[in-house]
Amino acid sequence: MQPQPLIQIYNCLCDETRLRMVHLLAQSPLCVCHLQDILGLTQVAASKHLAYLRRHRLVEARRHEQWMIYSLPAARPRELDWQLRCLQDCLPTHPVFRDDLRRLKARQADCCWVAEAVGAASTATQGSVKTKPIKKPK
Amino acid sequence: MQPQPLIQIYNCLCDETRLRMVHLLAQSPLCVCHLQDILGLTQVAASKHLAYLRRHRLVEARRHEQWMIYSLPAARPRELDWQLRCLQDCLPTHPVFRDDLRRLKARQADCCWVAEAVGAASTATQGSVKTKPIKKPK
DNA sequence: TGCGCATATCCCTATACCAGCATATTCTCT
DNA sequence: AGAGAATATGCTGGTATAGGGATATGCGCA
Repeated sequence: MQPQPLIQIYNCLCDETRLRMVHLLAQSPLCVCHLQDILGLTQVAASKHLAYLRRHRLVEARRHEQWMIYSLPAARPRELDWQLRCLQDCLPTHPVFRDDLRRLKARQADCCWVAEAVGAASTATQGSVKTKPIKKPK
Repeated sequence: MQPQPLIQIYNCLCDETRLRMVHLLAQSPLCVCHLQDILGLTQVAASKHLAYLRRHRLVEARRHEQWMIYSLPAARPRELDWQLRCLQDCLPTHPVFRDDLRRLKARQADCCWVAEAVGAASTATQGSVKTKPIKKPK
């Protein structure tokens, strides 16, 4: 959009929940139910924040069967790349984000994408999806 | 504060006025009246946004006679340095910010700090103030 | 076709913040 | 002490957004 891409990005990331979402999506594409699970959100909260991020072009979504898979866009503006590098450098030391990564890795066994991404250390580029996410964990 | 320094920074910079302020202060310390003038703000708007930035530790203020001089803090957290580098890289192409810099340079003649900073290309470290800012330009 | 799951949207309330107006505060100078 | 300049703070109305409950939509399966 017009009002300075950077400002849009800042508006997205100035909310802790959304920051955590982007941080996780920088590791791996994820479906809504996983984000909801890892971040401990209600379905509504997860969906709304993702809609917000999507509306501002920070994430993309594609449907896979009954699941919506969210991921960082393949082609990113320079502004966003700066932020991703910043997150990479600044967040790992903070407990909240460390724990998020721990929980993400714990899903490896349950979910093909997470396994792919975490295991293969692929940097969240959107590989084609091969199998299904876990059933929504309660 | 606690809630993740990065989030604080994002909250500060997600407002265009504050982003422009930080962008200018990255070039040179400035008094309120100069910021007000360059950005075309009311006195109240300038003061409030500066108070917000100050409350969140993105800027420091010191009094010099009757003027308050705002500047970036000498010791900056890594999070803030990332953003300053990002601004440096992403903003100059955008008209709004280019014009701000133009107006800043135009004040060179009128104001010792601007002259110092812009002229000597000192990077907004807080040198000791030697003379006065211009009388508030109308 | 009908059901269940995953996700999105609508409606409502509470909160944060911006902008402007009026007023208070802090200096400096006389 | 008094005046005036520079800056800060209180109050108010308006807007954006978070969060929750209920409901709607899209898709796969029996």
